[in-house]
Amino acid sequence: MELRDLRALVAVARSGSFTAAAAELGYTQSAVSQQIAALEQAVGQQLLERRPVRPTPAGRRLVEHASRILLRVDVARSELARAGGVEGVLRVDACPLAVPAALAGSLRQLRQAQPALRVVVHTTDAATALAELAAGTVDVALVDGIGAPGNPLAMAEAGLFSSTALAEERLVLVLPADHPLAGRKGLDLSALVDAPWVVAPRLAGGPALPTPHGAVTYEGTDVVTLLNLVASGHGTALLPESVPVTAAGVATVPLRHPDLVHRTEVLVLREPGVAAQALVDALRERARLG
Amino acid sequence: MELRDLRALVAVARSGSFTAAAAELGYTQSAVSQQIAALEQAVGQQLLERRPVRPTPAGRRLVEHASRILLRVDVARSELARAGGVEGVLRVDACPLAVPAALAGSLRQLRQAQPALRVVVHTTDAATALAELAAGTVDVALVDGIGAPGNPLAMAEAGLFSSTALAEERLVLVLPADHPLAGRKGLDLSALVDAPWVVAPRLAGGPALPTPHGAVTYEGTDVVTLLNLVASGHGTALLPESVPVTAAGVATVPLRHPDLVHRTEVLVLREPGVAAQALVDALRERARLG
DNA sequence: ACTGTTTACGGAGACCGTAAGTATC
DNA sequence: GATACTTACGGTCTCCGTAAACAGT
Repeated sequence: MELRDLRALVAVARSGSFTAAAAELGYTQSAVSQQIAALEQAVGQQLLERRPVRPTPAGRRLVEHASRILLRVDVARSELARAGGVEGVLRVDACPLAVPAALAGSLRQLRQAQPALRVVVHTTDAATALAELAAGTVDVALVDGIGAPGNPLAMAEAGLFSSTALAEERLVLVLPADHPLAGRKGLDLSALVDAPWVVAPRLAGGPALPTPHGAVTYEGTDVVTLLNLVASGHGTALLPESVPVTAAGVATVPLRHPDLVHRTEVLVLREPGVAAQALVDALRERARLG
Repeated sequence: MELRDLRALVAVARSGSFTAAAAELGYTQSAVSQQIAALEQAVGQQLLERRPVRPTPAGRRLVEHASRILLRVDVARSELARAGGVEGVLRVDACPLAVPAALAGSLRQLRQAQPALRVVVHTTDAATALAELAAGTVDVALVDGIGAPGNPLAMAEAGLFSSTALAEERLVLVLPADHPLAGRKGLDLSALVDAPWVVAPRLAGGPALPTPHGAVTYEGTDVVTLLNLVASGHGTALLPESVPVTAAGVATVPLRHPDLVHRTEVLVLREPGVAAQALVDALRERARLG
């Protein structure tokens, strides 16, 4: 069981194809097939079903571990690689709902202090942001998710990154305007336990709950599209209260649930570069003020 | 950078010797030397200083990551290996201060339910207990440490193990009887910030604070010895209040610090065996009662 | 029939052990 | 000078690619 085999397993499980995984890793299909075979022999059980290619329960388990292992390997490499590197560009990944107005101001403040610094911002989902931060592709990740107040997001391993909380805000339920509960002043989740949901994993950040049954999944990152799905009756959605919800056909009701908030954090590698640290400091400063 | 190399690095860093690491890993010194050389070339910088053998800052960093990576590899292997295994023996690791009276009762209860079950209990330190739990050498680990109330111990990665809190209790400072502060009703840590400490890493569980300057380190697990060290003026110590402190020459003062408690947890692999789960259930039940 | 995974086989190269070399205590 | 790490070198075995066989769709 070596890292190379785990990489192959994860790639195959993600892509659902030996061929695609091989292309991604720079091997031939044959090599990947042999790596998987070796891994299955090493652990003494089948990890993938073929045709269609899909992980077995044991395979899922190992994929879960392997993903975290490989993430940490990337982090280790990035930390060692960036030692002594000079930085003329600051790359930032931000989740769509993790871009508070503070970001713009903090960036302006940062560029005034360091005019020569180039800044590149991308929006992605949290998983991608973590992977890119670990790989060293970006220097700062702004991620969000739903969790308990005061507790860090259970993103990846504790201690992999240095994380700073920027904001915690209440959640609102987004309902079709003609929904019977649309007029309420507040709702508990239990009132909607059997209702259909519109799940937007790339918008919601951390998956707070396992996907409810009968859910519509929206893979995009556009809030308006999500609202349209809600308005047309596909289900209800959950958003932080600061998102301006002004689409026709939807209503919002504050979520009454003491243990669930929307939380935004900024993540950097431990011992980040000076520019990355400066941005974190600026963001933290603004978070304290606002 | 493969797991084999990381194993070599960790073994050399721990033992401080290529020769000892090689013996431990089943290689020749030469092989380990080559593995380290390959690793240093891969990361592009020196990881160990030689004569004496000691990790460089970059090496320390990588050792930290590698330890967690290897721990998770062990966990993954154990989880996959135990699938379908039958268990006639339940092996338990317990830290010295994490053996509440409840353990004895829970074990009795367990053996009444499963008379054929053999139970083996060892006491170790937390790091060893985690490593053995990960390696599958033991089925249950009872660990303790100092942390914030209500929060899980920051032992290893979050989610590596399934953990259940058993107890949280206040801490007491143990002082020499003639210490000027020995008569107080309660003390804050700030009163002792510059005082000498007797640090007992194998008794204290998680290292709450970095080792203070001028500290005496006691590597054993015997409370009486620790108390004797305190009584003879080597410094102060911190213990959970349930430990009976009845040695001559020492005094105890409750610690007034809202964010520090002594916490005991029971850890098992996710999806533990039936016997391990039964013990966890029994312990949790008793914890709820008492 | 075609797409995609497995198996067969051969060559290049990684990896470890033996042994000689070298530096430090 | 002894201990301990490094380097040199050779053999073995792993590992990957090419190519053929095989299995679903």
